[in-house]
Amino acid sequence: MGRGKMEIKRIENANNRQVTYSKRRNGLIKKAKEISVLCNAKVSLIIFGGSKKMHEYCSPSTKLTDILDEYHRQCGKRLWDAKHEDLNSEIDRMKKENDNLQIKLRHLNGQDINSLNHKELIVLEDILENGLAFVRDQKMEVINTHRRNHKMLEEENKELNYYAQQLQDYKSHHHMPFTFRVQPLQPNLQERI
Amino acid sequence: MGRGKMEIKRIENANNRQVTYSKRRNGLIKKAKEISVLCNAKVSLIIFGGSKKMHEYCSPSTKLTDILDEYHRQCGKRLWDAKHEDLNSEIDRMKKENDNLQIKLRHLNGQDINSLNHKELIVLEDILENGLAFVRDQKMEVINTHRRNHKMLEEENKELNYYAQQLQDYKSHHHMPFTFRVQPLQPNLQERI
DNA sequence: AACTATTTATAAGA
DNA sequence: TTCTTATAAATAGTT
Repeated sequence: MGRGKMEIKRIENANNRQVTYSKRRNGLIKKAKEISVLCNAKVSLIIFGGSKKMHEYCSPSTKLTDILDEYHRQCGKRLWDAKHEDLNSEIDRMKKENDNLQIKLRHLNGQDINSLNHKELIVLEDILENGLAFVRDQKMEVINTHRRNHKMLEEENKELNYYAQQLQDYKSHHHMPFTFRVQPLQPNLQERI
Repeated sequence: MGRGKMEIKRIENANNRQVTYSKRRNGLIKKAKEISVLCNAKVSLIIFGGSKKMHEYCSPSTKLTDILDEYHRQCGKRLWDAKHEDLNSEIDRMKKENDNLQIKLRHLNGQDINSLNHKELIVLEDILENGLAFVRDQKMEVINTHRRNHKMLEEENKELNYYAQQLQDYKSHHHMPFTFRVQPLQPNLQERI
């Protein structure tokens, strides 16, 4: 396009080549912009000329990484390093494990158990009964511990009351240069359960 | 270019857009080829249109990875770091979720419940009782279904035996040109639970 | 998918 | 580089 037909082959004159490169690069980027606007296309264009300086175009509101992700998905060609792959497979692995746990959890909650057979239901029942036994034991444990604490506090309280009484008695027979109060211990036990 | 000046803005008519996309995509790829040949340039061009099908051009004897490596070197934009960052945070998120599920699961199994308080134990107990009720219901359901099947098979069996007997009777009074056996149905019901 | 009137891109020259 | 311009190429609308 221009003055005379051009053959598409390497331009040997370095100067001409550079000029043509510069012009055509601009043209290419312009066209890339146009198609992305006109047709709502996602375009990534990266160009290196002889000067090694890079030029780039990427359609607006698109990230090169997104385009490369999509590229990866469609071609399956390996573009990124092993680390990236590892992270992806790690995520897949965890997702699977997560799903598994979710299913187990739902089963233990009695959900989605229609498809289970008799044997599986018995296993599930055993687990639940076993868990329930442990939980009830622990509940008793907590209650007993609490009872013990309560008892200890009561005894402590009794003792303190005794000292308080003694002090009172002492005060009623002697002159005291100052006064102080003994506050018997009375925590709200209910809160501590 | 064509019949009338075009404004560079999104083509609203989906059909026209697709046609224009197709034409311009070819044009763009052709120009990319030309610049890479004429000017000895390295070009990577990736295009996605509305159909999500990808088209690509990469200058000959060049690999996309090489171009991206060079891109990396020149822009300094850490193309993958952001991606890695995302993947890592995704992994962290899943790990947390996973741990949570594991803990819940262990609690439902009656493990690691020493640190739970009375209220939490009651909630846990409720869940277990509820789950157990569902599982037991389902177990009964399975057993009942099985009983029904069993009964049906028994009746079928009775019927078949009746026919077999009739056949026997018939055979004892008439000449039969050939013999055949009637095998009464007797499945192993235990297996079907 | 082919045609064609126009617009656009650009090679060469200044 | 940039501008100019003759010409090749691309392509929008049509068939």
